[in-house]
Amino acid sequence: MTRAHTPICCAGLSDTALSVPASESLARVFAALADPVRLRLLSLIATSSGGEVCACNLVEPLGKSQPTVSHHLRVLREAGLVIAERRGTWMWYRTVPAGLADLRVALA
Amino acid sequence: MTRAHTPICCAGLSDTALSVPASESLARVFAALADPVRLRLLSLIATSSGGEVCACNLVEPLGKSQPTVSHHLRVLREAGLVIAERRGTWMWYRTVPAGLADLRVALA
DNA sequence: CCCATATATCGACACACGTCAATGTACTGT
DNA sequence: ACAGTACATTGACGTGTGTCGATATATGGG
Repeated sequence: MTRAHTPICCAGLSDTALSVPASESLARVFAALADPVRLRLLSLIATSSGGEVCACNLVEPLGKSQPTVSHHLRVLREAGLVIAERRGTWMWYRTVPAGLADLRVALA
Repeated sequence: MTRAHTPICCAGLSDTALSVPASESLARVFAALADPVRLRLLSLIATSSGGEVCACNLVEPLGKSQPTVSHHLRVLREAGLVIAERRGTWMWYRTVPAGLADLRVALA
């Protein structure tokens, strides 16, 4: 449609645009980053000395309840941005460099 | 809290983590990308020949109503990812390279 | 075994978000 | 002026999401 009677508009659209499935999976990852608490969480994990943090150290600096922090960590995990490892009673989290790298590529 | 009787946990947190205000503004931009329709919209604009697209060319390929597309374009505009320019009856959209560049930097 | 601690899950609530039909606004040509 | 087109805004609806309290599931110690 559109195809107005004065066709000044209607320029060329490339066919190399993002596919629908690709846009949906990309959007899921960006949605994981679309929350200030999760961004601070990711930042705390990424900048920690040793590259990994115990979850018990993440509750207090965020100022959120323990279930809320656990929920956000789950979202980051399911987005492939962090991974968790049990070590005794504690859960240690570290970032997944490839996850963030894929996003940087998508933004080009 | 936490400071358990067996202090195996509690590693060092860096103080270079993201501030609360910074996380909030960053999250707003990522939220603009956290939608498949907006990602395809941005992709259509970015990959168009000439670097700019008339809004009339964006409604049909997205398969959404005109008000919905207009709404998404507004979100992208307010996030600083695209800018619009009136040219007669039509609105021409193009991406803001610095906006995407800032995100790539934040993901490092 | 039982208890304490660490983390995850559940249920519920308020709020934000994507979508569309209807309407409004801006511009063009006749 | 008028009619038609392009785009934006409004209002409403359903759905998703962040948050917390309460509860469940580990894990380790005595």
